[in-house]
Amino acid sequence: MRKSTRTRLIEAALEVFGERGYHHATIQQIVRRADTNVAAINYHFGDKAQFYGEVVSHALNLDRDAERIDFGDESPEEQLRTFVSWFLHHVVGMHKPSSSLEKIHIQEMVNPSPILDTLVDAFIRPNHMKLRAIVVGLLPDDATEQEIRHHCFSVIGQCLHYKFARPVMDRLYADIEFTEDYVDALAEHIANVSLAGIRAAPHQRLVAVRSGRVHQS
Amino acid sequence: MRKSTRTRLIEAALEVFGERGYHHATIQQIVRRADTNVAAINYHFGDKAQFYGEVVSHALNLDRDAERIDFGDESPEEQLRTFVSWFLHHVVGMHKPSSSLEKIHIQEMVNPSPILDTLVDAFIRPNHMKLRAIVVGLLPDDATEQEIRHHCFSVIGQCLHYKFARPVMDRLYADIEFTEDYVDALAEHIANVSLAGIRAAPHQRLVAVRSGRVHQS
DNA sequence: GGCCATTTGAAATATAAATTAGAACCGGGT
DNA sequence: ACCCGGTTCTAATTTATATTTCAAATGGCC
Repeated sequence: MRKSTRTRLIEAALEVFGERGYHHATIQQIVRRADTNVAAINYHFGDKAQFYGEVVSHALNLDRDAERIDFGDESPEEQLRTFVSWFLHHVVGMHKPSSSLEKIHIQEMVNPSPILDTLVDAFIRPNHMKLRAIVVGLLPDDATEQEIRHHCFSVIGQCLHYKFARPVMDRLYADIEFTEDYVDALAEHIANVSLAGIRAAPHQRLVAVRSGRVHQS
Repeated sequence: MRKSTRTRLIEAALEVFGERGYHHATIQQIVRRADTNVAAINYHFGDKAQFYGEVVSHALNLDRDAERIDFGDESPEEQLRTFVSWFLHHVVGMHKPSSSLEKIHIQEMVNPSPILDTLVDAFIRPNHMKLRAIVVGLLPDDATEQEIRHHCFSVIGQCLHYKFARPVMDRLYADIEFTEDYVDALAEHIANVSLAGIRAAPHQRLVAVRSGRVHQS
């Protein structure tokens, strides 16, 4: 049996909002994908803004239920590799049921709507904290708050670049293709760089103080 | 004496297009900032699209004339530090006369317009190649094409993150302030991580082949 | 069959911006 | 002083896109 219109709308909207963001997504696109008509949204949800709210909280629930990323008893290093791979696949993955929340997260970064506050609290911060815990586990105990943050941002920044810079990358290098395997290789690269950076940090601090210049230890 | 309307328009547009991108920038905003009226644009430039073209090529000329980033006889390592600092300041710097091209470059990444091809050829690719040359100088001779690219993207990705993720960062940590000094510190961090990543790469390759796992050398 | 929730298509409304027309302005030249 | 070209201005027009509403139609259920 066919899913209810309401459900189809939410599912379609999840995709469309993820692809185009709140402002650029049009009701037309959503209802076409849900195979119904424009009036349906106003009937079921009032208006576009309320609808978006419902869609996001639906996605948040989905996420709560979904298999949470779980590290078992991996070493911090393995945890970082797992995290990067997970994040990168969600971010650049072209497979449809990739985390809708990741997509919306990215859209909200570029083009924040009032929902961003909710999203940060319910989704982004928890994930950030997960990464942060891993990074803390890898850094020496005397690492500063700033170092911790910056390493987190380095990890995320490297990943997101493959989302944001795609139009430019395609023009710089015509031969890039984001297959599953290639994304795995990317994830490995990013984890390697990040781990090297994290390990190097304290050494550099010591050497820098002595010589005023940074050397590889 | 007051600059010509034409000139004021181009200069105002440089800012506005840099802040909001081609699509979101409105003629209103531009002419208000140039202290003239909407009809001026059509009188001087025909329509918005042609106008944007003129603005971008004006910016490209500006850039050609501007003090090009120059490395003198720095070591590759110093060159990377210089490059990162230069790029990051342009990207997150709030000082007005920061490279308008950087701003437009970023806008075009998020929201490509037909001008992106021109921009890549005349601006982005040259800069990318400059970074690439530095990275090649740092990597061992047998580095693969992919490694080179990925290290470049890691550098740029880390920098751009501080542009794109600002709305989220501000919510995660209320106390971040992008002063000149802080940006310097960020640049140092990014350069450190990148250099560590670049240096670690070949070692990891060797070790990985032997043991199937990556260790710090 | 009649009722209610739902669905529909078409029209109305909003909004927002780009574009244009024509009047006004201004400074230089006669 | 006046005319004239190029320029600037105001106000209207056009274009375009999207959201919202309305009244009619549908279809399952009692």
